[in-house]
Amino acid sequence: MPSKREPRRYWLMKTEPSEFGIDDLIALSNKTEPWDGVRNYQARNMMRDEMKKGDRVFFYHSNCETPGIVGIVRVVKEGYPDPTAFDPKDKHYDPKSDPENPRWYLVDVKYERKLKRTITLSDLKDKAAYLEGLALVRRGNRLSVMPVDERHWEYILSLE
DNA sequence: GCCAACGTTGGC
DNA sequence: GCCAACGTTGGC
Repeated sequence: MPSKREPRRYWLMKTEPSEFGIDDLIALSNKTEPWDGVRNYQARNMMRDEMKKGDRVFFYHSNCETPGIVGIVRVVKEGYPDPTAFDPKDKHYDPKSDPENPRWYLVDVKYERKLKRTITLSDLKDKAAYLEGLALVRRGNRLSVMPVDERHWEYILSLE
């Protein structure tokens, strides 16, 4: 009987290195971080419903000197309610998120590796012809969590 | 620091 | 349900 091949899923997540960059992730003893604080419904839906354990994620540095993909992380815990939404002292507190009916969800990601070099946003824009449909290079895109097609994933890694 | 693009809010 | 006002994102 042919074995059923698990669909491999790929994503990209943005973070500001001045807040939490890849070196901050590496410095953690378990190299694992709950991706809390996301307050966007599209991103929420992906973390809550679609991201699966083992999925791989491009780790993207935004709002910095050289925006780009700096590494790869892996989903190690699937969607669960974002506890920071319930904490009045937290920067991302949302009084409308009820623990009985949570509004915000997150996943945990674990460090896998750094890229040999940063694949910059500028690199990706130069290769736009090969990356048609990639949300990151669509005009005005502001999503902080987005899917990446397998063909785009492979192509981007070939630029490393 | 600027500002375009976008999501959310709230008055009506 | 419309849409103007507002706040945020994020490249430059």
